[in-house]
Amino acid sequence: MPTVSDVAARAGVSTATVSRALNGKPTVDPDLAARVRQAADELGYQPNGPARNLRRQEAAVVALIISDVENPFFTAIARGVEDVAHEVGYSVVLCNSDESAEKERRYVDIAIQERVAGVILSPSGPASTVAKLAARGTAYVAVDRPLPGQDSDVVLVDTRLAAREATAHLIAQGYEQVGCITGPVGVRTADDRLAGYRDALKAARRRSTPKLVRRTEYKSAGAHRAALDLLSQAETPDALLIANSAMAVGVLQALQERGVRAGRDVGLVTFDDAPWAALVDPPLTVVAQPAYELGAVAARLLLARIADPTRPATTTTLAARLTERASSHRH
Amino acid sequence: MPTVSDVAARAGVSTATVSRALNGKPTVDPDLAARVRQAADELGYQPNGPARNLRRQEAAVVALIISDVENPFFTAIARGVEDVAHEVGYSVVLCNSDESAEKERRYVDIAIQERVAGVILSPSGPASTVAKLAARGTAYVAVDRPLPGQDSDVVLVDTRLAAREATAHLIAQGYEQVGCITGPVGVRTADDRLAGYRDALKAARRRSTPKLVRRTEYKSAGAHRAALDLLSQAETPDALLIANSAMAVGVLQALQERGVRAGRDVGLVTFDDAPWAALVDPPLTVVAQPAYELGAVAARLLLARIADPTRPATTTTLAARLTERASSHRH
DNA sequence: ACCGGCCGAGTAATGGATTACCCAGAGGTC
DNA sequence: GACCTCTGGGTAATCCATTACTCGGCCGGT
Repeated sequence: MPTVSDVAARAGVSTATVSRALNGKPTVDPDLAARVRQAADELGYQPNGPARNLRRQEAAVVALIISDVENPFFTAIARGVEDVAHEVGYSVVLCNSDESAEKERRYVDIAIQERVAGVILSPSGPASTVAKLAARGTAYVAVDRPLPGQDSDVVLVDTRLAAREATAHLIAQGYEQVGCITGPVGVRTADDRLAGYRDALKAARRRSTPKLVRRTEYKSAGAHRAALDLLSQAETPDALLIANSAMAVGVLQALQERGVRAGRDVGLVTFDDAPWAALVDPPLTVVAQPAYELGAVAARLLLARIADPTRPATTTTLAARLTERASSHRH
Repeated sequence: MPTVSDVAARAGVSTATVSRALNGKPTVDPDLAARVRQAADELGYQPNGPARNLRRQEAAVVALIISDVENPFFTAIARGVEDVAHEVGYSVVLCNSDESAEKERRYVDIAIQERVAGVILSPSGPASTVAKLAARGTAYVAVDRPLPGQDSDVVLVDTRLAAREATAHLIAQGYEQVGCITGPVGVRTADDRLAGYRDALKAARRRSTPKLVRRTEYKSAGAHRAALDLLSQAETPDALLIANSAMAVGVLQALQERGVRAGRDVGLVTFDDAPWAALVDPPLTVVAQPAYELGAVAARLLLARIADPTRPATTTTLAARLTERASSHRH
């Protein structure tokens, strides 16, 4: 594996000049720079990243820690982050915390150890995990979920309001017993969606009852169980607000198994405009979240903070949009 | 940011002992080791990754370069790779080449520069991209798509056979004009699926005609255009083999727009058992690929190659399974 | 009591790129 | 012609963890 010294020898200059030439420093004679580049090409020289990062005390890499790679919402965020980061020469490495506080902690440690320039994460664990980042002075931005008690940049969706509007829409359509299936206690988006649901009930002077609410992991299987459970009660819901698209899959399966017709017997609104949402029977009314935008904004904030660590922390809240389709229209 | 020296000073030992203690080397007195660990904790010491990697000449990281993060098939592969790699203490960083040879080359360069222990990739670009890896002696494994001319470990799905069986199934169901929408020329899985489709036509003594075949990017939009195009011909297909689930979305949209009833007017089989495939109307017959397994096997091969670089290259081919649902059953 | 061997721990070399610092020489000024 | 300035480029220090090499001291054997 060739090193700067090899390139220097071949080009007949010093290692300092090689480094300066390859990094585009202006204080190098163009002829020499050309000779250096040619020598580097001929040798197939690739700089040693660890050596460079050791010296520079920072890598041109941002880590993106998301809570579920299999959730299209998070992969869309990843696209947004990537596009912005690449524009300015940063690489993005994607880490999947899988909703586990333990894995999240592990990836944060790795990010610190590797001296990445910054971290964007959708927190799965306690705020204390990122306290380490703050302590080290590593720039970070929270996306989708806030970090209570941490004074950091945050990019959120106004999910409580969206949940409220979605629920109000169901009520306006004439559904009487609107239920809600949301994510685990303590996951902020799940709490907020539930709160928005309750807001809407209250505004419509309906009583909210735990009998119509289920909380479970943000996955298909959990929602499937929850839906079966709801359907086996005496008092079954005639409409459901579902907190993400993976859960919608589980709910639709459950309805199918029980012979309950979605949209007719049970109105549905689900978070996330999955590409297939308009294709199921009936087409799903969804709360479309600006996931790509979320990632892009988070990346821009991170870059700004890397450039100026003393910047005051900001909170950006993007709006979600209700897309009405047949699953929430009473026949 | 504390270093080994700081820890050494606090524990009253040498840096060598600190390093040995923290890396669990057996030649350290247990009392000393405990003192070192305590000192490290108290200081919040995190080893400097670049320094460690520089010295070790390798990072305990494997890079996974996939062609599309938004495709569930690839994220399932990622899960498989992660689970296996984490078991043995390796971290996985995910890179999204987005089907671009250019981005793929860039990520391969980064992987080399960062001296990762190995690379797993679903090649989007020419085989020459990975030649660099071979030249440097970095271990790598191709997944989903082979690298022509490269003598490397490969993990594939027998996609040609699967396409043949799927097409044969459509023919057996009585469809007369079976068409095929597949990925771009030169992408091996796309070529193979087309070849399998032709194999089946030939076996059934049918003529295959370009009029029933469309090739486009492996995405929803491309397939949407292709389907509209097929439907506007004089001779329209009465069944379609679709090469992945994103494309299926585009096709289903096109059918909806044209008022063509999926499953009734046009039989459908699509690759990839997306979670929603059973929920659309009619439920989709799919070719289920063992994506998670693909990733897990690739990771195991990579680890084996890291451990023994002289290992002969192997090719593993996994079988796909046809899951029949209503979209391919003639009424 | 003496010696070889072994164990645990310290000293210092090592990895490779960057960059602070320094110097030679070109060009300009009085 | 002496002196100063400026610029391009070289020398060597630096980043920090790991590990080859070395050494003191303890144990057992004779």
